[in-house]
Amino acid sequence: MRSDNGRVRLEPIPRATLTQALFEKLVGYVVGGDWKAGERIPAERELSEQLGIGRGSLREALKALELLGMLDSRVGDGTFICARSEFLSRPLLWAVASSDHSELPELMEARLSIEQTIAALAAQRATPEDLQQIGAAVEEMRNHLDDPSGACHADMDIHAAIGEAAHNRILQNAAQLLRNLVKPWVLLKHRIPGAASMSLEQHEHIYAAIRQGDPTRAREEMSKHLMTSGDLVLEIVNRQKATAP
Amino acid sequence: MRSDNGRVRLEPIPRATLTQALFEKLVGYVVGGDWKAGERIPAERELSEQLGIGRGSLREALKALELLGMLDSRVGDGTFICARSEFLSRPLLWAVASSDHSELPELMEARLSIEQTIAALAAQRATPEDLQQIGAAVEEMRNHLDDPSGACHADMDIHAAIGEAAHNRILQNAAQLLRNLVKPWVLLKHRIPGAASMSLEQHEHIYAAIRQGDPTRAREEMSKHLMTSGDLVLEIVNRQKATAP
DNA sequence: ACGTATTTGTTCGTATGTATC
DNA sequence: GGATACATACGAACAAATACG
Repeated sequence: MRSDNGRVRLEPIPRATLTQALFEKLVGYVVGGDWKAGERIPAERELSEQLGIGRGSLREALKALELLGMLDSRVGDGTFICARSEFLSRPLLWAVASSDHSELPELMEARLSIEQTIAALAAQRATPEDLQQIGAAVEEMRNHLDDPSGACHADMDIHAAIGEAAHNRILQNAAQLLRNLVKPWVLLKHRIPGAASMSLEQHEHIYAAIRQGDPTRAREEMSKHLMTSGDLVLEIVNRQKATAP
Repeated sequence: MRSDNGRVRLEPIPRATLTQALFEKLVGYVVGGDWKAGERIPAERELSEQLGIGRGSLREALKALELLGMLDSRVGDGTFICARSEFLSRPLLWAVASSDHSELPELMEARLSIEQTIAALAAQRATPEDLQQIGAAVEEMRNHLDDPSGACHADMDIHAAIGEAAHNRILQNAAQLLRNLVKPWVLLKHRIPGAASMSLEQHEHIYAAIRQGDPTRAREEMSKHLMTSGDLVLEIVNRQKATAP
């Protein structure tokens, strides 16, 4: 493909192994849209016969797809395509999961950085449809102020809607990943009396700034929101650490 | 998927499949440091015997690790651990590679956002050792101004060193991933006469701001650098598109 | 409620090509 | 060149879980 000059010892890419090629082909099916989310793919034996390869080789590629979160295999049922939003949560998770949970501050710091940019971009690029989505999510949260789980879910939906309005897939994917990682702590936060209503108010401020097309204020409001939210979470964690060391 | 009041089909997490557990165990070995980069791991048959499982299951997990870029298997030789920096580049690559190159602006926009934060954090947290690393990378680039490939490599090293100085693994991982993705275009950029020296000058400004512990200026200098750099790249791409449609 | 067919999960045996010494 | 070690690949077989009539 890109036959570089001279020595390329680090990239002996001509990996002409069957599984490798097969894997890329299957990834192409999934991300390309030939196989749509929720669909069932042919059985292993059938697929291996169609492709003219052994079942073992097919399983190796299939298993990799499954571990990446693109597929879901169920015994006696079949193998199904997963939703695209889930693709990217796992890989980074492994890198993070290996180390201590002392990385929570880093996690929140990273999220703050990306969500700030997203908020500013959303204020510049949000379409009427985007705004409606965000507004609907905010309303949804207002209806679940007394339900921690529902409030947390709506909270995530608001941020996801803002992320869509930013119209940058990379940032949205990265943000979605970080949101998934901090979700357990956000849920804890919403269990605190009054936390949900305060959070809702902040979300409304962010929403207002985006609606008015003010990127600077959107960034500031998002920053305020995530910093107070982060402080609350850290407080909870420290309290838990003190209670049960 | 909106309302999961009834049965939760999406999260039957008790995935107690052998390959799944094995995979996580192996990932733990790699990221945990039990298996160090460059090391050779036991042969398939030997490992399967040690672990008390069949070779097929082991191969499925091993192959997934390899496709993720954590391992490298060579016939007749053995299986080896890969360098840590490559771990996270592939997964997102597939998601991006599938679509058109129209996502390049998004890619650069995302990188700009994260590198800005990294530069500011580095100005606040860089240790003397960090500063020395960055300085060494800058010197390295000065010695390769006439060598596009070498200049590109040094360019990446500078940003990597700054990323280390930021002391946030999440952001550094994300940034490293994006750097890998834009690397081909950065190489093209360094082929332009005079581009490397201009780039070097900007890097020196960033380095100076970090050394003086000025996060605001570090952020600004990084922003300037990546925006001029991005404009150059887009110019190249457009020219290529015009030449060979 | 029960039984059967389907499908994935797992293991083993074997053959082949390749790299290293 | 020969011997050894290794990954690659295929096929067959059985177990276990699920779906469906």
